[in-house]
Amino acid sequence: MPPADLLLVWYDRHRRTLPWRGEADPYRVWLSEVMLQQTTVAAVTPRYVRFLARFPDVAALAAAPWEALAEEWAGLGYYARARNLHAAARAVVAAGGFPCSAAGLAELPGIGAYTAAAVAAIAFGEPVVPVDGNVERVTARLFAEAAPLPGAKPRLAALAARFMEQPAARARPSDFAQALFDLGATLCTPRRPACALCPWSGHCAAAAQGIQESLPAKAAKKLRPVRYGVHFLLRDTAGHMLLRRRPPEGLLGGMLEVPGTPWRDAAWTLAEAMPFAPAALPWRAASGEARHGFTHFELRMRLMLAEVPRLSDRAGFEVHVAGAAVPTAMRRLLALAPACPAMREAG
DNA sequence: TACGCGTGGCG
DNA sequence: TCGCCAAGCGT
Repeated sequence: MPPADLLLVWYDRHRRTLPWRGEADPYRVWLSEVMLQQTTVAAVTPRYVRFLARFPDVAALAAAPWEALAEEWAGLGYYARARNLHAAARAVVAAGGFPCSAAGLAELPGIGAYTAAAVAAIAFGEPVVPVDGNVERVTARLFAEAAPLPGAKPRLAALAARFMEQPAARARPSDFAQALFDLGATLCTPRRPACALCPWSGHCAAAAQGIQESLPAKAAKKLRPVRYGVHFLLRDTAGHMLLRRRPPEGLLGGMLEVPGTPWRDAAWTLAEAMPFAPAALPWRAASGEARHGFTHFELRMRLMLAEVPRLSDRAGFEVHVAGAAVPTAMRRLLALAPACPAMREAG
């Protein structure tokens, strides 16, 4: 078992400065952990700061309408996180505060085993080891665990949990967790790990065998199918556009989109797509195609354009200004449109 | 267990 | 250009 104190000494010298680092407020720790789920530090940092300025505490978040949260989360991806964040904030306010144990935290929506352990360790000092991708990689290498992910997850979690058997780790659960994150992020990286700088290199079975770059092993991935859609952008001379809100669950759930066809495996002919237009108008095709890669398929969208003098509200649609907060897939689609009519006249 | 669920950066 | 990857969760 690698000594916890070696890692903590390294951490005390090399810890990164991050907006949420050193924070023990459970709201802020929770928010940072949710934002960081499958999302890079670089992407999260500005969004975390902006989010806190808008929703400074759990009461503010709980009181906010969904539309405000959707706007704030637009572009960050995995929108179920935002929906669960909202529901959890309301549960926390109703309960009078955050649960202060990993077990209690794990009952909140959007908080799984990892996030529960991370918040419990960082905000409440509970002696638990949060096991994320970093910790899995570090652990797989330390013990030269050859079994591929995701099957090896339980085994790696059990190995990682044993770090907490050491008094040095139990004395500083928050720092120990974040030290593991930093080790995985800066030295024990997926490619070309910097073993020469690693405080645990002398205790690493993979380094001893020279197999660190091939661990952790991963199961083969499936290929991503292509899907197609045609969308209809209706604008007015004031620069407004007609959007609609997607159903509350599923892909891009609760987020704004440009109206259009469903996304299917075969490309659409214009005649097939036209019944999905929000109005009978002289639609013209924008040039080009927007591509966007989702986790499990690649989307190729074409854009049709039409203008009316003035957009008004109607059932099932919403009028928004140009520049409205939309998911990235929609932002790329909208980029196919030339400048709005009013801008054209002005320019 | 395996899949659905976003996005941006990097080699 | 493209596959891989990032502080996962819910079903």
